[in-house]
Amino acid sequence: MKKSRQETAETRRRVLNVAAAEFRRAGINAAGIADLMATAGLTHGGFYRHFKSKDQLVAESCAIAVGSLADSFKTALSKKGKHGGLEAIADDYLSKRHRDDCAGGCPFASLGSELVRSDNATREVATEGFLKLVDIIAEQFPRTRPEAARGRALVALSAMIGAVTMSRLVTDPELSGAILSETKERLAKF
Amino acid sequence: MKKSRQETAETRRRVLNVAAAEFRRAGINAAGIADLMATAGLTHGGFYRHFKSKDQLVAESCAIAVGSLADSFKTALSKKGKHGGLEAIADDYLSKRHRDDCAGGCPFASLGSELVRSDNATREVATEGFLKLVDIIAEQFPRTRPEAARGRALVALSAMIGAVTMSRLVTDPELSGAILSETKERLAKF
DNA sequence: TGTACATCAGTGAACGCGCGTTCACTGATGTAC
DNA sequence: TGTACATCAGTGAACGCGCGTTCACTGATGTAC
Repeated sequence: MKKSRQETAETRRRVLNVAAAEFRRAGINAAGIADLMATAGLTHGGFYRHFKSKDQLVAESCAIAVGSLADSFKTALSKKGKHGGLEAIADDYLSKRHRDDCAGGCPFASLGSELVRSDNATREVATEGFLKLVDIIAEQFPRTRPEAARGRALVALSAMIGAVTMSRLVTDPELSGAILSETKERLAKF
Repeated sequence: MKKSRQETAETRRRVLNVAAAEFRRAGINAAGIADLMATAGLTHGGFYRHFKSKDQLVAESCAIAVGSLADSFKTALSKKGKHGGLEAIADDYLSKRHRDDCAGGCPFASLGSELVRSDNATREVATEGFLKLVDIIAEQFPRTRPEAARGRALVALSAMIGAVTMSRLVTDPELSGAILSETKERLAKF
């Protein structure tokens, strides 16, 4: 049952996208290879034709997830009206829609403490992705010296990550919303 | 080999403290019952004399961890010189010592994304703990209306949690330090 | 262009392993008289 | 205070289960002539 090169590439892409979503939804540990492959419409045995280990899949799907987050930052920026750029990004990132959509959202918010314990390759991919996002945010402070803008971007991004994580953790919906809205308000004064 | 009530209570406390540290160090999933019990000087079978499940242990040890974090906030406040209260707390929380001490530090920073997926009892314990910390921070804004102070405290705490998480995740030591120091600096302007 | 053969994507059974949990048992502790 | 008995903290083997990974196999695809 060998597949054509094109089909093979499509399969790999499909597995990666499933993994990127399932890891963020259920957590890295809880998302098993067999489950992921089944969701992708395959049996588990074929997994190792595409990836040499689960760790490699984690690293690559982390890159995918950060990439689509960077895209959503850019989309938010393209739609911004009179707001500053950071406000446009924060409106999106700190929304209830993002809070309620682990699978499609920021991997740092949904997997932060699991990524800390991942292998070096994954953490390096994550670091690169984090810096890419920091750069996008830093560009939104055009009247600030570059180093200072980067510093502010570091703070803004990690604050947003912490806010979404905590808004998902707390059981009180009102508190959850307040964490998001207060952070949004504070970032507007940045 | 029944033990006296006092010994029993001490055993329970010992297991709880081991768990509170090991969960934060290795992650909830990776810290197994048998390992925890061995570290506490016992075999795994006796675990269920003290706790009805691993989930219950997670919830109780989360309370322990948050409690000791609240204590460290108070200790920092008692030592503050001319700084504001938030600065004293942030100096401690955003230190490299805290970053490098998962096992003895903030459970939200070390377990955030795992706690999001924990059972309701654990998330409720975590929520209560979060609010306790928020209250301590809110008291450091005496010239601010109570609701506004609470809002600022929500933002400050979740920003610190995000900062420590990200400072542990990134592979570049310089970047890691910058996340901590920039967040500290920004909170000083709160 | 047609044929023979090597390649390899995907299948599904099997592997070893560690997990949370259960259980029969032991023997010191606590209790009832 | 002393004795007989119930309790139960802790032991260690065993349970079922799901995990990541391996492997022999299948058969369509890609390649060499």
